[in-house]
Amino acid sequence: MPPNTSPAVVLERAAAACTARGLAFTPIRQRVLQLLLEHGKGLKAYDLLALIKAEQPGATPPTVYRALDFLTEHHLAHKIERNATFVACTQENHVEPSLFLVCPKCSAITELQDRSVMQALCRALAAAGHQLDNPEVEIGATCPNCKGS
Amino acid sequence: MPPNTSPAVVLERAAAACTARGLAFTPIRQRVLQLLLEHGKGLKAYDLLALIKAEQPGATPPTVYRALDFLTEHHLAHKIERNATFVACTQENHVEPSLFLVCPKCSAITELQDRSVMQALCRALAAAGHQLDNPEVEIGATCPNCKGS
DNA sequence: GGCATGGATGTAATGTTATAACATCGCCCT
DNA sequence: AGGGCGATGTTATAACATTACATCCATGCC
Ligand SMILES: [Zn+2]
Ligand SMILES: [Zn+2]
Ligand SMILES: [Zn+2]
Ligand SMILES: [Zn+2]
Repeated sequence: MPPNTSPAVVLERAAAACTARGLAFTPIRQRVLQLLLEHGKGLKAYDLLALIKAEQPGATPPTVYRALDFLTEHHLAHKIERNATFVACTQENHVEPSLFLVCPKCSAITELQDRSVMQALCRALAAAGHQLDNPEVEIGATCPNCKGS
Repeated sequence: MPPNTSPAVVLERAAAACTARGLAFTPIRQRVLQLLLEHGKGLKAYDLLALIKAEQPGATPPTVYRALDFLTEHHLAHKIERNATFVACTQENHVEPSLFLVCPKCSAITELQDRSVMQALCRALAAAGHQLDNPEVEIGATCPNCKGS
């Protein structure tokens, strides 16, 4: 895992990925991803909206939800369901299933890929007659910073 | 696992558990759990509210949210975050972490306990410096019924 | 050029999910 | 009787998300 990849680099990669796939990486989408990256911790849609509004007073909920739809659809960002926040994807090229560790104390989010967990998971699912579908799994897990307290 | 334990039995067990723990299993709480059990598939808070309202016209959102808070707090029901539904707990005595398999097609929910998955999970978390906190893990997984389609 | 096409955005309204705040009731205890 | 306290009633509002339709603009085709 690249430790602390800078926002600028991730943005570059995202732009490249969009070009490669024939997707329009428009200013709004870019800006939303950038805000997510700069923030680091995951943002609520309406916080994002407030930030966008500061630069673009006409922005409304659809403005930001559309950008978020685009980003999540193409795995450039992810939605954390349990607290309705959005976070930039930290994987170089997100195709495999990810675990999202969500700290209940500080809401920090860590994206993690772990083969052995996914294997165990798939085995258990198969035993129950199910089949893994959504590659995004949220886990409540206290982060290193909050572990002591 | 008890196959298809009847609502009545689960209600009995819930009542007993509350008595044992000195908790008030009031009519509203009972009724909400019963509705969840009868429905089987998980209900939205406002659907539940509509059902309650039919018998008790004065019911309002807090009426049902309070009952749900109680039930989830004491593990008699669970909230499925990804689609904001609530489901009755199917475990005889829910203390260990559970996996919740949520079918993306039909929204059916299966509660599953699996030691090996949880072990793999805890190991991966520990390696990342985290610590499992929330014992409830949602997984998107196509259910046996929907697997063919 | 004229003009259909389709994706992206603007705009207004609304739908859905959840909580805050405060009043009241009923029960247990003294 | 009076106090404490958990449960409930009641009103309002906060927070999260979508629908629906108008407009714009780049692209490709006649
Ligand atoms: Zn990712
Ligand atoms: Zn933390
Ligand atoms: Zn359970
Ligand atoms: Zn299904």
